Amino acid sequence: MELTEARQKFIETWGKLGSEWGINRTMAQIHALLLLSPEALTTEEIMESLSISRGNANMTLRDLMGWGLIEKQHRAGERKEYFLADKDVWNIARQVAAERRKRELDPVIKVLDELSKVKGDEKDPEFATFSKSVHDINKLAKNVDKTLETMLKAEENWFWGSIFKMFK
Amino acid sequence: MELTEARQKFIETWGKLGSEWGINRTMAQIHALLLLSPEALTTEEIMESLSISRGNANMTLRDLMGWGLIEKQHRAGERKEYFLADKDVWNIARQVAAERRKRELDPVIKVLDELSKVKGDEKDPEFATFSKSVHDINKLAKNVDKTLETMLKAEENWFWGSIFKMFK
DNA sequence: CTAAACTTTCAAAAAATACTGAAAGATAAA
DNA sequence: TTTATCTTTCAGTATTTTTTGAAAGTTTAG
Repeated sequence: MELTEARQKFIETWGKLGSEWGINRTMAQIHALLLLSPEALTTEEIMESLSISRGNANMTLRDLMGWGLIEKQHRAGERKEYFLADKDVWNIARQVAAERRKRELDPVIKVLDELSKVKGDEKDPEFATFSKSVHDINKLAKNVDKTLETMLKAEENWFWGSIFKMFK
Repeated sequence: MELTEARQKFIETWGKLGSEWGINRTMAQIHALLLLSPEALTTEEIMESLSISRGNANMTLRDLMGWGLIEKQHRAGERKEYFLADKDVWNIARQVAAERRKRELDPVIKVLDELSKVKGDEKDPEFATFSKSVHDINKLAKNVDKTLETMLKAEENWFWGSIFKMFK
């Protein structure tokens, strides 16, 4: 396979995976493109590369900065902005984990905590089943939360090392 | 909060979380409804509870069976089918992890392996960057894969016990 | 066999989501 | 101040995803 074709395949695959996980395709593709780019790119170059509109490119680049995955660069004597992706895959993983935790997991835990407080008659099967499901899911969510918290602070090698030792 | 209101909130929250993670809202909601139901429910009851059409209910129930999250029950002397959710949250987590691994992670790893084989000039920054990103992501993906594999075989208490010991 | 009870299918409609492009808004150099 | 360059916004459009509902299919009882 040619490098050009391979880069294309990478961008496409990343886009597909993203959309399966609730991340919009363009966002995943711009990120992929920047991951493959040694140099920072301009909005113009990104539009061109992926055949997308200026509006789409602009909004998505903004989003990617919001996820902490890319950064804006300025060059002396130039007005236009350049975008560069963090290439450290462990950083990327942590960044995504941190954001999804904050945006999605934390709110759910908040609701589950509320629902845990609902009182009722343990003899009522409807209540008993509700109670058990909420309680168990809450426990799972909190275990995931604690694990993420620790992962966010960890070094990559130490992290996987410990995991594989644990599961040896 | 009332039990009825709380059940509603649970179903709604589960639906929202699902859709943020690429799982269709109806699917997450039917699953939530069944998680709260002590008894197995008929298609009719599910349609009624969630105000959805027969077609939607039927297809989504089929999907949920495909994910291994619910099962069909038959009752002596009755024609209609009843649906029951597995209430064991650890089983659910493993089931979802197993399916997503099979459906999404495995195919991506296959592509990354292919892309890893692409040869080129290490002096070419385009190639070097491509090569590094593909290599690093592939490594991460394989670590996740191995970890999932082990998780799938593990008992809940042992699993979290080991995790928290490791991170103490 | 026929009818009743139930399930499945799928084309069409609706809803949700993503994208475009042109106009308005900034900023900086002339 | 004016002009040129670049960025942002957002109403309208397009695309994708989900849902509906009616018709066709299946199974069992009589």
